[in-house]
Amino acid sequence: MGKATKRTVTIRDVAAAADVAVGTVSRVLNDHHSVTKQIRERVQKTILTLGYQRNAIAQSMRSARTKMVACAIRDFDIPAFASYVKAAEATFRSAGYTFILASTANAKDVELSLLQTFSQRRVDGVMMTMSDETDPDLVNAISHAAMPIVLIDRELVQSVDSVSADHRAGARQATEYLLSLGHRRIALLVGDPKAYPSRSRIDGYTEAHRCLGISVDPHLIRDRLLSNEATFRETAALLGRSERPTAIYAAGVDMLSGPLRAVRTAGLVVGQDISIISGNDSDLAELNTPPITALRWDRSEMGRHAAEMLLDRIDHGRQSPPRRIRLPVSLVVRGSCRPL
Amino acid sequence: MGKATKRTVTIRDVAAAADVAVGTVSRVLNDHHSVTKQIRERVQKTILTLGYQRNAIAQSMRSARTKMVACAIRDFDIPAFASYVKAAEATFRSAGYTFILASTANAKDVELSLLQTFSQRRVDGVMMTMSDETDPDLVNAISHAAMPIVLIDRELVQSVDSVSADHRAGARQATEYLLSLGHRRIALLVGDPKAYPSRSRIDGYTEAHRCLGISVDPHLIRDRLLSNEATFRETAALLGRSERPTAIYAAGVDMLSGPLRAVRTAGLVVGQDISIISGNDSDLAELNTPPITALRWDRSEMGRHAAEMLLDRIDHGRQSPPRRIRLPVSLVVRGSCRPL
DNA sequence: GCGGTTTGTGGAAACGGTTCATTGAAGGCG
DNA sequence: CGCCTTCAATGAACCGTTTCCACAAACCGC
Repeated sequence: MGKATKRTVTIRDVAAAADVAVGTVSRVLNDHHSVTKQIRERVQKTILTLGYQRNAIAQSMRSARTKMVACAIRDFDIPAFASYVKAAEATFRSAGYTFILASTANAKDVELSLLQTFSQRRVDGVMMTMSDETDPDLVNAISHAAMPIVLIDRELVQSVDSVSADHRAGARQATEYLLSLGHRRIALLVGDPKAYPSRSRIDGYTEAHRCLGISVDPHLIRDRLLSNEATFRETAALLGRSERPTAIYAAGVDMLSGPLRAVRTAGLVVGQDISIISGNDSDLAELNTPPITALRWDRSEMGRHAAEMLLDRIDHGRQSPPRRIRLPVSLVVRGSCRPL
Repeated sequence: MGKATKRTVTIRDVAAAADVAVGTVSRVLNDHHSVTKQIRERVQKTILTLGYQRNAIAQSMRSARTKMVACAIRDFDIPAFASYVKAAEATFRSAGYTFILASTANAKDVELSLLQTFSQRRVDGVMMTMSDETDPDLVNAISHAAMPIVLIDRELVQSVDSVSADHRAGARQATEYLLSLGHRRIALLVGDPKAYPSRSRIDGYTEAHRCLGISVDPHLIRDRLLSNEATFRETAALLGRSERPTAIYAAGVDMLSGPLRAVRTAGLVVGQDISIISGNDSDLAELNTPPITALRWDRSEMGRHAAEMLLDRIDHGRQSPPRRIRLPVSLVVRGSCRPL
C-alpha cells in the first residue's frame, strides 16, 4: 500500500510487471501473431492480476477511430422511433460500436449543434433525421460532414445514404381503401411537409383521389401537426365544422391518441359515426374498441438496415454512390372503417 | 491545393497560421483570462478561416474527463422507460455531457460487459438498472466501479445512489382499492422479484391483504412475466381456472396489452366480467374502452433526478453518503373496476 | 532608476495507447 | 563456418490536447 495513489493501471505498468516492452503488451492486446505463446500467457496473466483495463480514449487518439456512432432523432420516447433506434443500437453493439443517442426536438439549431458535437467527438458515423430537408444550412452541414451519415425517413439530400418507409404508397393505399368504401370527405392529418414522410403522404393521398377523378378539398389536409395536443385541437375543429369529414386518416407518427380523444369528446363513435385509419400500427390501434385499421412496416428492419448501411460506409469508404432503401408499407384492415 | 492530403486541422495548424504558440491557442479555446484581446481575436479569426474543430478525444485524453455518461437499461422501446431516458438525456446534454445508450435485455452478462465497455471508454458516470439485485457478481461490479453509478428503480446495493418509484405504496393502494370494492380473488402480475419493483409490489399487495386480515392465495401471484407473450399466456391460464380471479392487477411495466388481449380472447368484458388495474399509466390505459384505472408517477422527473444526482457525484466526488430518491405513486381511478 | 511584482506568451512535458524501424537471436544453407 | 533470412521483442516517435514552468516585458512604489 504505502503511498497508494491509486493511479489507474496502464499498459506501461503491465509491461513493467511482466518484464516486457510496452509494444509487446500492445501486440498481445491486439492479438498480433508475432508474440510467443509463452510471453503472451505471461502478459495475459499480468493483465488479470493487475486488473488492467484498456483505455479506449488513448486508443482512439492514436488510431483516429472511436468505434462510436451517434444517432440524432426527433424524439425517442415515441414508440415507433424507439423500436428502430433499439434495433440499430443492437446492430452497432454487436459490431463492437458504442451508441450515442440524442433527441433533436425537431429543431434546426439543435440538429446543427449536435452535428458539431458528434464531429468534435470524432464519432465514426451518424444516423439521423432532420427537421427540414429544404434548409440549405442543414443540407450543407449534412452533405459535407466529416463522417458518413445515414438519413432515416429523409430522402432529399441526394448525396447521402438513406433508409425510409414507402409512405407515399402507404398513404395511397389507405386513401384508396377509404375511397372504395364510399368516403369522399377524408381528413388527412400529417406533420411538417418539409420532411419526407408528410410530403409523400400528402402526395399519396392526392394521387389516390386524382386517379379516381375525385377532387381534393384542401381544407381537409391539416399539416404541421407535431404534438398530440395540436392534433387533438385540429381534429376537434374538423369535427365541429358544418360538413364534417366522414373519415380521418391520422397519417403522422404517434398521431392516433389525439383523434381518438377528439372523437370521444365530440360524443362520436369510431367505426360508426366516423371512420379512422392510423398511419402507424401500435398496441393502441390494435387493442382499441373497435380495433383501428392501420399502416405498418418493419421498424426493426429499418433500424437494422440503417445501422448496416452505416457500418458498411465506415468500413468501405465514401466513394461508392449513395444508397437508398425504401421499405414497403402495408395496410392492416381492422374494424374502424365502415362503408358509407 | 497541390498535395492536398486533407489532414484534419489541429491546434498546431491554428497556432502556426496565427503565429502564436499552441498553448496560447488552447488558452483562447478555454476562455483563459490571460490572453490579450488583440491575440484572442486574431486566433479566433484563424480558427474560423481554417475551420478548426476541437478534438474531444485528445481533450479527454489529457484531462481524464470524457464529458460522457452512459445509460444501460432493460429495454428502451418500452414507453415508460423511454420517457425517463429522454428526460435524462436532455438534462445531461444541457450540462454539456454526451449520452451513451445501451439496452441490457435484462441479461446479467450483457450488464457486466456493458459496465466494462463504459469503464474502458472512461465515461464520467453511469445510469443503469440491473436484472438481479441479489447477484454477487453484479453487486460487486456496480459497487466497485471506477465511475459513479446511479441505479434506476433498484435499491438493494446500499452503497450506490438510486432513484426509484414507491412501488410498494402504489401496489398497496391499488390492492386496497380492489379489496374495498369487495374483490377477494385478485391476480397479481409482476416481473422478476429479484429486482426492486416486483419485489415491492408483491410486498404492497400482501400487506394490503394482511392489514384487512384477508389471506392471500399464492396461486394468484404470477411473477417472472417479462414479455407480453408470457403475460398473455399467464393471464389466459388464470382466466381458464375453475375459480377465476375477479380482478387483475397487472403491476409490471408495459404489462397491460397481454391481459387485455387475454380478456378479449376469453370473451369477457373489462369492467363488467372482470376488473383490471394497470401498474403503469399510458395512452393505452387512458383510451381503452372502458378507460383503465392505473398507477402513475412522474417519469420525466425520475430521469431528471437521476441525471442531476449523477452530475452532482461527478462534480463533487464519491465521499458523501449515498442518496436515495423515491418518487410518490398515485392511483388514477377510471372505469375498469366494478364493485362486487 | 532600481528591486520586486504582475502579466502575457512561448515551449515542452505529459496523457496512454499503436506502430515502425531496429536489433539480437535463431535457423537454414552452401 | 560464415552468410542470409526469418522471427521476436525492444524502444521511441507519434496522435492533439492541456498545463506547468520559464522568461521577458511592463508596471509599481519608493
